[in-house]
Amino acid sequence: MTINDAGAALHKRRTESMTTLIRRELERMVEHGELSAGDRLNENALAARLGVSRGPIREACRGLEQSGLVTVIVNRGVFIRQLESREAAELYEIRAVLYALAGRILAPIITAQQIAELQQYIDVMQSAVESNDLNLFYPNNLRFHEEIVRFSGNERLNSECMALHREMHLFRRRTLDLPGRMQISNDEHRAILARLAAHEPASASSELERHVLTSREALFGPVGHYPAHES
Amino acid sequence: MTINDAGAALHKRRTESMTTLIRRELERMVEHGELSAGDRLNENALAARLGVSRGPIREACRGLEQSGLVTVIVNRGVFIRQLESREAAELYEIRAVLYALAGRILAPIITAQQIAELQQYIDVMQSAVESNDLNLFYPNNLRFHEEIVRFSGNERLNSECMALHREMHLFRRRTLDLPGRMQISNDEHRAILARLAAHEPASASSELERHVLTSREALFGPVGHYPAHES
DNA sequence: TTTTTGCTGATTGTCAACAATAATCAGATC
DNA sequence: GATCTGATTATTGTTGACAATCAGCAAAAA
Repeated sequence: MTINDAGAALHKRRTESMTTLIRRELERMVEHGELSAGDRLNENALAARLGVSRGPIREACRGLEQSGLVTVIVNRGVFIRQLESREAAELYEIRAVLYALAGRILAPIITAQQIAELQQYIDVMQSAVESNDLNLFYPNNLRFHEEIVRFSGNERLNSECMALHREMHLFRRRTLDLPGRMQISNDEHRAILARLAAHEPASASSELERHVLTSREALFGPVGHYPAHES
Repeated sequence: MTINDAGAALHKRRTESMTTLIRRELERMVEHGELSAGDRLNENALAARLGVSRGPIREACRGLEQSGLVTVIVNRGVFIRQLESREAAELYEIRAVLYALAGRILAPIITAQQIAELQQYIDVMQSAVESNDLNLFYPNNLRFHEEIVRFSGNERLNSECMALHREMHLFRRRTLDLPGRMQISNDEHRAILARLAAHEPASASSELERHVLTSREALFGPVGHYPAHES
């Protein structure tokens, strides 16, 4: 055993808890559709599957509860949360103003390099539109939005938007599925980028807000209007 | 034992977990200043004090971690989170647009009764200003804002604003402490209510946003400007 | 005196066992 | 067959024990 080997072995301490690793894995599974709204998380089964005890599973689930990804019902179990239409409608409204804020902060300070990067996403999305490839469009759409928020420099806004996005996975209906929706969406991306590149905070802000609200309106109607509670 | 007594005894089942009760108690302690930023939560001491085992304490802390109220450092413990200036500045920006959204939704639909209720808070705050009583001003200030968001009808916006408010307790500096600040704040409350009562969504929205951002600017400067990271 | 090393105790992370609760199943009754 | 009742099983909530890690302190070395 060399000195480097000894160093590696000595450093094999707990740098992340099982709880954290499990929480992240469950988040990933929600994002990737391996867990769907309404699914039940069985502590015993998960513990057996991951080769750990139930304690860290429970701890991870209490974290996910506060993230809004699961619903914990006492004595009955943990369920992947089902986002009702009303909740989704409310979330869209919040997302709209948060993205608008990102645009408002970014527009005065956006760099030529950032503009070029965002343009690349738009170009990829355009080819996805032309080949009708939602699997190509979707990740680039997401990255386009994420980059705008990241460029704004408000880190909390970034994490908030990502959490809201993760939560939107719990809602069943999607607007990009609608016919022609990808093209409309990408046209809107172009308008957003044009306003950002022109360093116009107010119009960049309102283009971004409108972009999100267009989706909301397609599903639920105008701001302030909430679908009835589902049974 | 009468039939009512038997019913009560039979219903003495677990309707809320210790985990939930503990989490709420810790949240209350943060809100009431009984726990301050940087304080360490000792699992054993808390468990002894509350007469429970460490398991539910740990679970509660994992929830609070995701709420942003505590920082969990592996193998070292749980600390009430310290909100740095930069983080607070970012939070103010987000709060501003969320309150603005509430105003925009509420202005077209606000009722005379709601207006009267909000006016009552303003009146109480005015007497608090005149007797220089921050302890009277502060809760009414909070309720004024909470009511606006609640009246908007967007429940998620309501819970989001409350969570952000709770998180602001982790930041040490306050603007209402500044001389003359209460009077300025209440003047702004009046302007907000006037715009809401006039059913003007755009100006109600911008009065609310400005109200929050005035505090931010007093502490950190204009939107998009972030204080340097503290050591 | 200052710095380094080693030990001890405190605390955290995980595990397995027990108690409580809800869901499911089987049998009885209508 | 449909409904009700009681028993059983599965699962969740909590507890206490053990292992791992870190912080603090005392002693040794420079």
